[in-house]
Amino acid sequence: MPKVKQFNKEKVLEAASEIFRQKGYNGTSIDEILKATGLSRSSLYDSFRDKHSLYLEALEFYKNREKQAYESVEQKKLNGYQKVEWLFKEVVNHLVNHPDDNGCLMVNAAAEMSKHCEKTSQVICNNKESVQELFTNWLTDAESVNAIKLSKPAKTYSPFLFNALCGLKVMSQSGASRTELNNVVKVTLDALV
Amino acid sequence: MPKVKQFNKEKVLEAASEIFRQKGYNGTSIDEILKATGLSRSSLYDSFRDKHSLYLEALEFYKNREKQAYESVEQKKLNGYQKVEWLFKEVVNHLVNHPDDNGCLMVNAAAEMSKHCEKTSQVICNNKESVQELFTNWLTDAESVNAIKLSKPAKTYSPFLFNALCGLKVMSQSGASRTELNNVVKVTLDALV
DNA sequence: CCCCGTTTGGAATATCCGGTCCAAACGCTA
DNA sequence: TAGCGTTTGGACCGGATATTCCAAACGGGG
Repeated sequence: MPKVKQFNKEKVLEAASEIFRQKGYNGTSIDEILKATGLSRSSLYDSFRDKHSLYLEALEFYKNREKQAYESVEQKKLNGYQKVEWLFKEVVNHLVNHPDDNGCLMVNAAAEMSKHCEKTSQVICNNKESVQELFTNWLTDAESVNAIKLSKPAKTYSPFLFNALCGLKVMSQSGASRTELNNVVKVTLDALV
Repeated sequence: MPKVKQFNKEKVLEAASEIFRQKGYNGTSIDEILKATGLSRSSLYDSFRDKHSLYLEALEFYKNREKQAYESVEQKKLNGYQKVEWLFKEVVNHLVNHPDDNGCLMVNAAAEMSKHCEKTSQVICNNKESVQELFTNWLTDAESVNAIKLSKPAKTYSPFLFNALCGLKVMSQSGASRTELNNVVKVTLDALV
């Protein structure tokens, strides 16, 4: 075997976050991780210390990838309100187009791990803050171009939007139809204007 | 030992749903269940078949208890809108007063199990339908007494409200403050008037 | 008051889990 | 091309897991 690592850390974290998302932390065995990532047992423990550390790295990876996806809207020529609209429709589309996917790793981790692991809790909290900040910026922009008129400060609405986003991910795990998810988005967006 | 059962099934399911809520299905061992419920190993397997069947019974128990709590508002002399308001404030109060609690068993089950167990999925879906129906009734009543004026049919709003409710339970697992939760409720309720 | 039927404690079991370890495989450097 | 250092496959380990099983404990019916 070579002197240089034979695996790509990005790919490994991608695969790890995927299997943790599907089966949770406690529901995923080391053997399953090895199969999913293609790693050998030695490499996993050598490069990631242990299962729990890998989980945290996978969480961080997932968080960054999601944030990157959310921020990709910045390249589009849209005002803040349209960005919010785009994000929600994107999420709903993804949820209904991948019905076998086990929801969102961030939400699943909040449910399974946040009260039992301080570090997990920090990643989750950090994610919440960062997405809410994105929302606040978008809403502020939307107000400044008169796309919407908020009756309260923009910062009041970002927890509301993040809350709705979390809700959607649970709803789709609870058998909600495309129609119901669309209704949620419609009423949520209407609450801004 | 006696000829008649020495444990109370209600109490057992109460304790079981509590520990499953705290630690999830995969995170809870039989030994922990025995300690939490006070059951002996034999009694558990004799009366509940196995861990998975006990989980399903605990889910069902939790669902009914929650529904009962929600419906307890019917005894108060409130119009439909005030009932929605009461429920949301009650939920937020519970969340902030029990910060060490691991959220909601229904939400946690949706995240951990819904895609891996058809029966779990059914209980969760059933819960969603039943709570949404409650919301629809309350909104219809609120409209009939002119407490609110909805721009769309009442049934459009019940997924929105259920979505917000699920969101709150995830938010509180994500380190949201009382203020943020209150903001969520405020904006959510404002979306109805 | 005795005995049958049920309950129950706990030993036993087979499987699975996360993690360690070592020797073989291999490539870079000199 | 030789050998050193790293990576890696896979055997191995101790402990935990869910479940089974049996004999002892016990109470109600006769």
